[in-house]
Amino acid sequence: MTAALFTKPPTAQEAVLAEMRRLLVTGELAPGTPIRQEALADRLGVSRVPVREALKVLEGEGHVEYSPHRGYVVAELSVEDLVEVYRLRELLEAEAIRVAVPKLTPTDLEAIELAAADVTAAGLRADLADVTTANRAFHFLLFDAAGLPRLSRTLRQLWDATDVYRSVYFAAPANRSRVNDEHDELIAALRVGDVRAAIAAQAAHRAHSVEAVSNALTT
Amino acid sequence: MTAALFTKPPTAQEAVLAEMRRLLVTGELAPGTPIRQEALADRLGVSRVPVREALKVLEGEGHVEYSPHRGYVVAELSVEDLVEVYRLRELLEAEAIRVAVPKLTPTDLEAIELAAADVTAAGLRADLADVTTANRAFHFLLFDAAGLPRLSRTLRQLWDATDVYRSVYFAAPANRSRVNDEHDELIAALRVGDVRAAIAAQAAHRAHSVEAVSNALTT
DNA sequence: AAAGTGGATATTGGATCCAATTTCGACTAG
DNA sequence: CTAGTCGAAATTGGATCCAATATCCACTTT
Repeated sequence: MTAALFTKPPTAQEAVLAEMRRLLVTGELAPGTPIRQEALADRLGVSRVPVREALKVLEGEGHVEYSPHRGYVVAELSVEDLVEVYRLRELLEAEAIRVAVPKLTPTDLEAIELAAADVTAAGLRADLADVTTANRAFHFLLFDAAGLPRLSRTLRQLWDATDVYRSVYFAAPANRSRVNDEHDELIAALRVGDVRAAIAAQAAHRAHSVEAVSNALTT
Repeated sequence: MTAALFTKPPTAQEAVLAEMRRLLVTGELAPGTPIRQEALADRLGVSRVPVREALKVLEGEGHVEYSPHRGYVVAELSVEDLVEVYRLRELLEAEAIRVAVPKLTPTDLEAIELAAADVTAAGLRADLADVTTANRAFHFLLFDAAGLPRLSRTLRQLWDATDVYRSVYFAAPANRSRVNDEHDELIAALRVGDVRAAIAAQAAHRAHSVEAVSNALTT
């Protein structure tokens, strides 16, 4: 029995999926553009088969839209969509926090604080990709602590849907520093087990980002 | 230009998907059983390719679980899962009703009443499949009236997840008649635009079915 | 007998090839 | 000049074939 020493060579449709996600959040695959399967396959050095399977996954997540015999196009995200996603997050994240907070162990809290530090560190390095992944890890440590897999899954879908815009949000240094303060506030509430304060902190956190992003969208 | 006169011959991976959904809700593909792609493909008279694409969709919806190089197995649904699904439905259906009720037009209401009549009719014929589809149509006429596509989509996923058990629920004639009463109560609330009453009716509706189904699961 | 090892078999992953459909442009008719 | 039609090219859908991995079983070793 050998331990997993190196990053396992994944099953390659996963590689395609990961790369396509990157293309989507960086905007290299811009909303509205049709996806040419063969071109994409060539670019990634694989055949069309794994590309098509990855597209089916992305379709399920709402990142691309599909019409039979017409193919896939990158989904557009309107301001209304954005607002809707954030409203659904409001409802579901509140539930996650209600359930999770009473269950939080000191170990959980420690992990969450470490994750917050990661966000800060990535922010100081101005590494946008790292900030977004660290930020996501931070929040989902809390959400997952609720122990409700279906809820976590749904929240992940909602976060995924607006990932494109989170990088935009974190591009502004002011936003990066504000996020740190908001994380600290949330952590303070978690430490004392104050559900209401935690929900409020998370709500304020969301409100700021949805405001910033929808401004960016409308202008 | 010819009008679409007959049910268009769909793109065949859709056919596979539809048939697999049927196999899942009827239990012919029972929870926990591994899915042999080739056997399934032979049975459906197609190659493995469309089967694999359909499986990716079902994986995204949580109906099957996937491990690289190990394949797909039909997902198990525990009582905890069931309770979680219903809790999420509670949160999201309440929101759908809050938004939809003030927007309901007389036309909407008429359609909803017709759908309720369909449920009753199918119930009298004791046609389980028709009852479940009519029941679903009834509820989603209301949910969709909210005009929130992402919410509708998420609710559909949650309903899909427990579709297996809804047929079980409707198998009992007592449940079928109770459902009709509950639908009438909901409609009465919709008619007078009473959001609170509508939410309450929907909640009672859910509570009865989750109770019946979880009893069936534990015994 | 228990545990580990090697290899045959079954199953999934991916590539290539062919069929079906759509798209787009040239051409014709009005 | 516009509308319509036909057909070639592009694109997706599906089938078949080969490769990679996992599973299972006989066999060896202690």
